[in-house]
Amino acid sequence: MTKRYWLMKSEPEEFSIDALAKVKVEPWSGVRNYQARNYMRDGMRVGDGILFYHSNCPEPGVVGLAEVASLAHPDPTQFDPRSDYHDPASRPEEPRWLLVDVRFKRKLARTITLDELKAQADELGDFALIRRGNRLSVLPVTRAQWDFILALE
DNA sequence: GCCAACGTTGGC
DNA sequence: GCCAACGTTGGC
Repeated sequence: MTKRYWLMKSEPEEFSIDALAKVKVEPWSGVRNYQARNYMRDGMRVGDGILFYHSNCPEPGVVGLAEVASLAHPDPTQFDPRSDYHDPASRPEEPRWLLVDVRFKRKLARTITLDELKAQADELGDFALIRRGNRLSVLPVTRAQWDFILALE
């Protein structure tokens, strides 16, 4: 089966690439967007490549590599009333939100910044990350984009 | 099913 | 902290 590639955003103040390096595997809780959920549920398979992206920070960009470590399964935080991600409308017998486990691979030698990626828009082709107004936190990356971005490292 | 109001994301 | 973009909610 062909390996697929993804980009996943995280705010470094919430959960950084260094935090992932420390714990090794992290359940990617808190995704509350249907399109992002559908990518995890319908698209992701164990072993797929992940570009780890820092958002909402001084230098937004790709900072590391990870891989999909599990198929999608229910996100327990949706049922936890004390969690920021609690969703009272979701029922355990029919969970609305899913997550995958994400395994650390390596940190990049440097940050491939959003600015750089925007500057290379022609070479990257259609890429959800640099589309105007993009807010998706989980998005697909083509093999060509993956190779191109890593060649910038 | 439309759409105004509202909430969130995320770059700057 | 501002605000553009966009998703969701809920009244009608």
